[in-house]
Formats: sequence, C-alpha cells, structure tokens
Amino acid sequence: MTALSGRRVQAARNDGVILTAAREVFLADPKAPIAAVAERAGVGISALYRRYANKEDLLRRLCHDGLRRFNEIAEAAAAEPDGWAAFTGFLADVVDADVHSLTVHLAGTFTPTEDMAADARRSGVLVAGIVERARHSGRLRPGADVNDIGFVLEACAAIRVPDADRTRVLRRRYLAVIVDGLAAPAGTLPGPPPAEAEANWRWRRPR
Amino acid sequence: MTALSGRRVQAARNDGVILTAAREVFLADPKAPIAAVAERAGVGISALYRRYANKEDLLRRLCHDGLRRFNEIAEAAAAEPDGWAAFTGFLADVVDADVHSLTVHLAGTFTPTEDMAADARRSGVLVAGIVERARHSGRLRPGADVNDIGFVLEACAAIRVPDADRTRVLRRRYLAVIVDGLAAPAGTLPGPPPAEAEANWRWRRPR
DNA sequence: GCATAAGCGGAACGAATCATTCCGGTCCAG
DNA sequence: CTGGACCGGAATGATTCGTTCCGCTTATGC
Repeated sequence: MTALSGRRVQAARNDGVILTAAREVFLADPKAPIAAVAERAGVGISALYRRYANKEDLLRRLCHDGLRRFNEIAEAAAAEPDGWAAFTGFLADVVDADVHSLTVHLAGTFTPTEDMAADARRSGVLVAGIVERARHSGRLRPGADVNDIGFVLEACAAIRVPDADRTRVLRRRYLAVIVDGLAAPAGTLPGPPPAEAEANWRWRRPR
Repeated sequence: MTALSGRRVQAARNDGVILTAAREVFLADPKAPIAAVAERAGVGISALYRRYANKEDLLRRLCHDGLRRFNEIAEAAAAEPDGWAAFTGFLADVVDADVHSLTVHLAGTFTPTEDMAADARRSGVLVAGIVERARHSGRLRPGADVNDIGFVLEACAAIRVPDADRTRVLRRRYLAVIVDGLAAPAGTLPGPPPAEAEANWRWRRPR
C-alpha cells in the first residue's frame, strides 16, 4: 500500500488546505501576515515555509493560479455557440470566481515570472476573441473595446460587503447593470478606451 | 496691519497645503505614513502634529471633509430642475470629486464622530431625494434602489490608472456605461438591492 | 529694541509588526 | 530500529511608524 493514511497523505492534504486558506486570507487583506494564513489553515508556520521559499513565492503562486483559472473560464466561453451568451457568461463566471480581487490587490507585491507574463498575454488573446464574437453578434455597443473588460471586472471586484455570499449576489447585480449598459444601442462612450498598456501594466515585468 | 506676510499667514497657508497633500497621499496609499504627508506638503512633521493630535484625527478630518463635499454636491443636484439630469449630473460630479476613494479605503482606520454619523444620515436623505426624482422622471430602471448608489460609486472609484487625469476620464467612461445600464428599460435586476445596513456600515459607530 | 513664544524642521525613541530561522518533537518507510 | 520527512511554534532580527523632543528662527507685543 503506497498511499492512504500516512504522513504523505496528510502532507498532500495540507497542500490544498494551505492554498485555499491563503486565498481567503489575502482576499480579505492583501497585506495580511503569513502567520495569519498558517492560523487560518490550522497548521504551523513551518508547513508554509516547507512549501514556499518565502511570502513572495506564495503570492506569486496564488496569482498565477488565478490567472490560469481566468484563462480556463475564457476558454470555456469559446465553447458557447452564441457570441453574446459567451460574452455575458464569461463575465459572470469570472466575477463569481472572484479572480480579480486577488490579482488586483496583490499587484506590485511581487515580480511576475516569465510564465505569468505569457499567461497574461494569452488571456489578452482569449478575451479579444470573446469580445470580437460579441461584437459580431450585433448586441455589443459600438465603441466598447477589448481593453474595457479588465476595468469592468475591476469595478465589479470593488463591490464588497462583509458576507461572502451576499457579495457574490451584489456583484452579479451590478454586473447585470453594466452588461445592459454595454448592450445599449445608446450613444458613444466618452473618452478613448484604455490603451493596452493601461490595461496590462500589472503583469509587465520590470526591466 | 494685522495680516499680510507674517508668521500667522504662513501658518494659515500651511493649513491648506497640508490638507491637500494629505488628500493626495492617502488617496494613493491609504496606509501611507504620516511622514509621507509631511514630505509631500514640503513641511516638517511638527507642522502636522501642531494641527492634529494624531494620525487618526487627520484621517477623520479628511473623511469628514469628503463627506461634506458629497453633501454639497447632492444639494447642488437639487437645483437642477430635470430629475434625470440631476441624477446623472450628481453621479458625474461625485465621481469627478473623487470623494469615494478616500472614504472607502480609510474606513475602519478611525472611529467616526457623532457629527460624521449625522452627516452620513443626511447624505442618505439627500440621495434618496435624488433617486426619487430620477424615478419620477420615468427614465430610471425599475428595481434600481437608493442603496445601489453607494455601490455604483464604489465601483467607479475602483477604476484607476497611474495618471490622475486619465483616471478621471476612464471613470467617466464606465459611469456612462453604468448610467445607461440604469436607464435601460431592460428586465429586472438579479438579487435584492443592498439593505441600508449594507450600504452604511462604514459610518456606523462602534457601540 | 528686546523678551517671549508661536511655529517649525527633523533627529531620536520606543512600540509594533513581520518575515524568516531554528529547535525540538512525531511518526512513517525501509 | 532508525533516518529523515514533516511539522508546531518560539526566538530572532530587521524594519516600519507614530509620536515626542530639542533647538532654531522670527513675528509680535510691550
């Protein structure tokens, strides 16, 4: 018997426990101390340092996971045949996954790896495709731009109340408002859309 | 001659300089040290401590000023005869004044005074009036609620790029989207609107 | 003129706060 | 039986900040 109730299994379980604990803690307070994560996970500090060389490593991992999750969702949206449904479904899923709160608040606390930069480039491509299909469906307001998406998600991530479930519901509420605003056959939007540089600066690596 | 170039005048000028410096610094980083404010203002730390007993006092003052500014804008909106224009103009002005970024991020770092709580109550009343008039104009989407306003403003305040002017333009852009979404004759909004308690918890005083 | 003190710059101090290391322990694999 | 993987948590050392303090400058009141 290789697995079952051994020290190894316990350790493997801790891997997950620590990661979700870290997610929860840093979601609530991006500047939280490492000790808070350990406490939340119900493990000692050593269990953390055995897995990650330092805090920055953990943060990087957390963000990279979020980025990958984002890309998964974006890829899933490609499967939806209706371009507009793909677009709105994509936004809703990303908001639900709460991927943005983390990446947004943790930005600048670590230097992105080349891998992350690559994944970030990939999300750009994926989102561009989703927006293009939405535009092609004829329901997307003219003037809406690929680079608007990140900011829209950021706006939703800003919605917050102490209760997590309620937060999700409220975010959906305002996302609905925004989506309707993006679908409106209304006039032109004020100001130029964000440049790519304005949308992606978080993932840019220091030279 | 009582005023002109005396020590008194210089001091009075510092009052303003310090306040705007503090606003700028804490807007950029809510956890900024007091020394950063002094540096930005081009004065010594003593100049700060001569005016405010401690950091919390300064933060309170800053927030209270913001709250008062908010109420001024709300009162000004009452002068606009068209209910819908009053509503949209009010939102635009508040977003431009950038009143929310401060109050939102600084919440919890100090305990509100009774005066602030009173002003907060007053803004509730003012906003309720504005929303009521918007509803009466027939252009406000059914289901939109008074307590939605704070969250909408919070969402806009989350929009941020390094350049301040560009930030203002982008915020206006997404506010336009949201306003169109709030005007849409579209279907009902998902989930119940925020309860008053969810909208006002920042200004509640600890018992 | 001159003593007084308001107003101020900035160094010094002391309390926290953290990331990280280290020192035993525990308990499976071989 | 035993070496080592795994872990809890105290100890450490650096850093960050709020606040205080000291000495200087210069209006101002007499």
